[in-house]
Amino acid sequence: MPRQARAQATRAAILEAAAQILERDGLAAFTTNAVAARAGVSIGTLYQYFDDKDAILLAIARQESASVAALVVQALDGDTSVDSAPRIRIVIHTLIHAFGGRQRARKAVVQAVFARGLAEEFLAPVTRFTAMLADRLAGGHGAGSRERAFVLSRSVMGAIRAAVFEEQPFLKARSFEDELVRLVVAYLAAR
Amino acid sequence: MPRQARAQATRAAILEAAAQILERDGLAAFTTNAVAARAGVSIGTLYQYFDDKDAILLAIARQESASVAALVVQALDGDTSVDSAPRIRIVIHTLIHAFGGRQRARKAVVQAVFARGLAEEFLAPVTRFTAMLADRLAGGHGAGSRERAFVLSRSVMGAIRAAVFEEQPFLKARSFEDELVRLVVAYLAAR
DNA sequence: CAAATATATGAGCATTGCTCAGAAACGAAA
DNA sequence: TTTCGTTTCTGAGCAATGCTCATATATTTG
Repeated sequence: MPRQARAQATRAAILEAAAQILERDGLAAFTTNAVAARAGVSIGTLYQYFDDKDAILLAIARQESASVAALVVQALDGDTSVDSAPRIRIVIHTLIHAFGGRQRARKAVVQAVFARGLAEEFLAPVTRFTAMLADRLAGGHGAGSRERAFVLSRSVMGAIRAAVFEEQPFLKARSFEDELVRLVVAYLAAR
Repeated sequence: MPRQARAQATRAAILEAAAQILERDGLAAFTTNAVAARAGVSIGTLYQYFDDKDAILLAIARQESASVAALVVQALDGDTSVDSAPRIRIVIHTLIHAFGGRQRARKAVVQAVFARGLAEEFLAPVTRFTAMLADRLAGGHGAGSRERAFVLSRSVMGAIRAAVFEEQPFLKARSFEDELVRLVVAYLAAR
C-alpha cells in the first residue's frame, strides 16, 4: 500500500512507460527491464509495485476496461427511447469505437490478456449486461439462458475483436455496425 | 527437406511430444528443451526441423486446421438434405468438437496463434465457406456482403473460442450447439 | 535530532530460446 | 566390404529475460 505521494507517481510512471513501449514497439519489446528504464526507476522498484510482468498488463487492462464501461453507461444514460434496437446500437457503437487512440497498445494488451487466459474477468460485465438484455426481451430464465447470454456477448465481442486484430478496413464503417445490430436483434427475436 | 525416413519420424515425434506437454502441463511448461527431452532428441535436432518455438505451435495448428476442414467436408458430403439448418449444425458441431478431445492443448495452441496475430490464416477458410453460405441463402452479393460473411464467421468462431478459453462446462453440451445454430439461422433469415 | 517507516537501488541468479562446431548414422559407388 | 559424401543428430554454452535480495536513501513521526 502506497503511503507517500511519490509512490503513486512512481506507479503511474511505470504504467505510462509500459503503455508507451507497447504503443511504439509492440509486445516483443515489452520487457520488465525496458519498462523500468523508460519509467526512470530501477528494476527493483518496478517489482515493488507489481507482482510480476503480467500484473502490469492486467493493471492497464483494468484501466481500459473501466473506461469502456463508463463510456457505455454514459452513452446509455442519454438514451430515453423505449425500443431496444437503438440501445443495442449504442452499446455496439461504443464497443467498436472504444478501440481508438492507442491502437497498438490496446491490441497488445488484449493479446496478452487472452494469451494468459484472463479474458473472463473483462468479459463478465458484458455477459451480465447481455443476460439482463436477453432476459428482459426474450423473457428467458429457463434452461439454456446462460448459454444464450454467453453466445450473445461472446459472438459480438468476438466479431469486434477479430475486426480489430485483423485491422479490417470496415471496422468503423456503418455497414459493420449495422450487421452486428442485425445479428443481435435477430438472435433475440428468434424463439 | 527430409530425405530419410527417420527424419519424418523425428519431426513427428517432436510434434507429438509438444502436443503431450501442452495437454498435460499447459503452455507454461511448453519449453523447447522440455519438448526435445520428451521427444527423445537433442535440442539441436529440434531446431533443425523448426525455425523457432512458434513454428512448432503453428505446425500443430495447421495439422488441426486441415483435420477440421477435412472433417467438415466429409460430414457435408454425406448430407443430402435440402434444408440448410442441418448443414449448419454439422459444421458447428465439427468446429466445437475439433482437436480430438485434447482440450488443454487446443486452448494453448489457440492462445499462441491468437497472441501472435496469426488467427487470420486459420479463419480465412471459415470465412470463405461462410460467404458461400450467406450468398446462397440470403442471395446477397451487394453492399455489405463482405461484412455479413465476416460477422457470421467471426461471431460463431468467437463464441466457440471463448467457450474453449474459459473452459465453459457447456462447451460440448447440446444446448450450446443449439444456441449457435439458432444464432446463424436467425441472422441468415434477417433481411 | 533520532528512530521508525516507506521507498529506491542494481548486481546477479535461474531459466529459457537458440547457435554452432563437430560427431554419428546412413546410402551408394567402387 | 570399404570408402566417402550426405544427411541427421548432439549438447555445451551464449545472450537475453524475469525476478530476488541485501543494502542504501528518503520521508515521516515522536
